Amino acid sequence: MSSHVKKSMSNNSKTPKKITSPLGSKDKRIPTMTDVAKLAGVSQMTVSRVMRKSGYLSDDIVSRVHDASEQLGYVHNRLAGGLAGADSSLIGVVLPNLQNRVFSEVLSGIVGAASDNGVQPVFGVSDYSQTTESTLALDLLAWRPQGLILSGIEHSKKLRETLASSNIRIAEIMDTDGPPIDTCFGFSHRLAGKEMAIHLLEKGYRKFAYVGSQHALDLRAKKRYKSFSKTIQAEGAQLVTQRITEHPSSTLVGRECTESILNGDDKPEVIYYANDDLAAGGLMHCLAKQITVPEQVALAGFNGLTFLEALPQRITTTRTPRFEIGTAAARFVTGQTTRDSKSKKQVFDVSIIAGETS
Amino acid sequence: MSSHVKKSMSNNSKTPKKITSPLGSKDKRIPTMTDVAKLAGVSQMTVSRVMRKSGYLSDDIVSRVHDASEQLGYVHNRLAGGLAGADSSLIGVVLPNLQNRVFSEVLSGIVGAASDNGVQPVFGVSDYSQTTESTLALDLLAWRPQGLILSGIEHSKKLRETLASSNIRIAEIMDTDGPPIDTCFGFSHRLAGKEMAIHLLEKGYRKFAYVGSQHALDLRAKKRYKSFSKTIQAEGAQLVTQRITEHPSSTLVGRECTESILNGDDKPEVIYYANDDLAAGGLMHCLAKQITVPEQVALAGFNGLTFLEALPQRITTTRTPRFEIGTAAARFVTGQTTRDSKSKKQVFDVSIIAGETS
DNA sequence: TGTTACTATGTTTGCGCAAACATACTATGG
DNA sequence: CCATAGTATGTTTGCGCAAACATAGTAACA
Repeated sequence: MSSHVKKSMSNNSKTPKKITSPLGSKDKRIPTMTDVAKLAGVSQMTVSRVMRKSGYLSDDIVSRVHDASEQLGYVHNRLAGGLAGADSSLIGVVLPNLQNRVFSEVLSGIVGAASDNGVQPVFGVSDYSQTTESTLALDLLAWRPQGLILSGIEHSKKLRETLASSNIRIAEIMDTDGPPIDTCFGFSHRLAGKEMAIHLLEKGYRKFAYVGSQHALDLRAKKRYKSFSKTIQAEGAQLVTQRITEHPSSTLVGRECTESILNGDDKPEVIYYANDDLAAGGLMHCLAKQITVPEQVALAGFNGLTFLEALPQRITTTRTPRFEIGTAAARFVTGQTTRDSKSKKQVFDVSIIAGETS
Repeated sequence: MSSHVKKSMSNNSKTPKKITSPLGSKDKRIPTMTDVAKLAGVSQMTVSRVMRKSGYLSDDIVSRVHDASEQLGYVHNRLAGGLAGADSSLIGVVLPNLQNRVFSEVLSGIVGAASDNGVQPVFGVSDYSQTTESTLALDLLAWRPQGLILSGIEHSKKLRETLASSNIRIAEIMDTDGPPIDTCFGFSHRLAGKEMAIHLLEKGYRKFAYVGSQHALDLRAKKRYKSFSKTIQAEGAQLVTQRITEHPSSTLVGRECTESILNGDDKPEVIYYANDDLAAGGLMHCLAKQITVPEQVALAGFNGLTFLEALPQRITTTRTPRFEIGTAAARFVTGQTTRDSKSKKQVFDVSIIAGETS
């Protein structure tokens, strides 16, 4: 009839709350602003002001409070502060993945911009699952963050609705192909796919192959793929073969898919990879098998990751501003930049890097 | 005479708090547990129990509360919960860097283990600065986290002292060469450097070179370097040359340093790199310049990053369990595992991967 | 049938802080 | 010399929740 859940144990304090010596002994009470205030001979409110550097403060008071605080080992309690005040100085961040360099660079940008503003990110990883993303994002809301950063513009209905009516700033990043909840920061993957198609068509290639991974999950790669193949077909060229695995992308997967394609019957003139990791794997395969690039087969990746610079040949790819997108999104949700009244989309430039593999 | 700081503006509520309709309209009051309780016809405390799945609850009540909560768009306020209760269900994480794959893998492990436990990580990046680390970690304490995860065992004196007397769990990760504040999870870099030295000595190499980066900051790389060079010297071999840049490590830097060494006078038989990125750069240089590896020069890296698997030659390296360390540390600070009364060090195995480059 | 143990709820209270609103003091100018 | 603006502090109050402590109903058993 009823759910049973473990009862929480009662605590074991022997004496009902007793103010003990400030430091050193165990079982000590954690000092509060009031303790600091008493020691410094000021009011609790003054301590609060000193901690937050807000309002008018004489130098004398400031140093007295700092001394007292130091002496007691006082640590500001932001939970209480957030409850009493309005702001929590937290932002929520949900990314699909961290293994992928792209997202750790984005996160780098976010963390950098946030900490410039004294704001800390609380963090979740969705593993490309909309359900997980939704759960995480909703959980993060419980911390009353100033804002939330999500990846992509596809989210569960419930999440979209909750966030839309939440009053906090929402930044959706890495994609602008669709309507954002609040403001999105990124670029058009459709355009990026199309541009690479045009670039390769202009080079004279007509027989294409595609290598991708996690297509069911990585909707942005899928968008590039679709507009890429549409564009080449519109020009009378064709996708002779493709390999799309459900594994997470990696150099190794790229290498294996490339080998499979080049051992197959439908030999392409050029392979378009969903990202640079896969493309680098392709190049490694060609190097190992003495296949000359781009003469025997040309290669193109996506993202412009810096490790490409060290490869024996520069891979043709699309440069994307990942760090900058992270920075802009964090600035936005922390209120360092204002909401653009005209546009809900902040579109960043992407550009083809014409490398030596095409 | 005195510090002036901008006064905060007063708010602009026209009517003194008025309960408006639950959803849809702007300027609405954010619903609280009491609102949910009224709608569900129960007490606030019962709502609290439902939210936290704690205590005894009848199925009827649970669904009524859920319905009411849904209807109002209620979002649990963890700030208040953390203040009233004991636990904050947050952990603090400070890492030196995110660009480095090593730390994003560690973070992956942390995030995974933490979210298994319903705990969210709050996050900071120290950029390898002890001062920044200290500031960040102390700031994170303001959120009353269950625990804190830091990198390495070298920290500012103040941070060590504060944390030691803080009662919360502290995990120091990636290094066990020294006394931890609480418990450390990692491996001995001294041993790792020594083992690679022995491995290479056994292969017969006698003339060594070293390539490193950010030596002043990356104390763990420095430890490997020191014990590596000590070990080879003890065997009568020598470090004929080295390149240590202050740049962050990257494949490109590795490539450049390798070129510089191989163009120099003191030609080594083998180059030991501070990490795999640098080593991969070295291999790239050799590939590009048709230098045969390991005949003309042997190479060894550190970490065992997965992207090595796709390179034309498997690089000799030391495999380190980064993800596992992150997982173990997160489990520890979230209380999923207990503090080991015997040992303050959880030492993980590292193992030499004998590749094709040595 | 009463006693006990369990199950399921409610009531009171205070966590630590910052907003809002005083208050008091100091310079400045007419 | 007083009004005024600016500067520097203090007092009261309540944010939203969960611990602690009731209380009341129900089942189990002698």
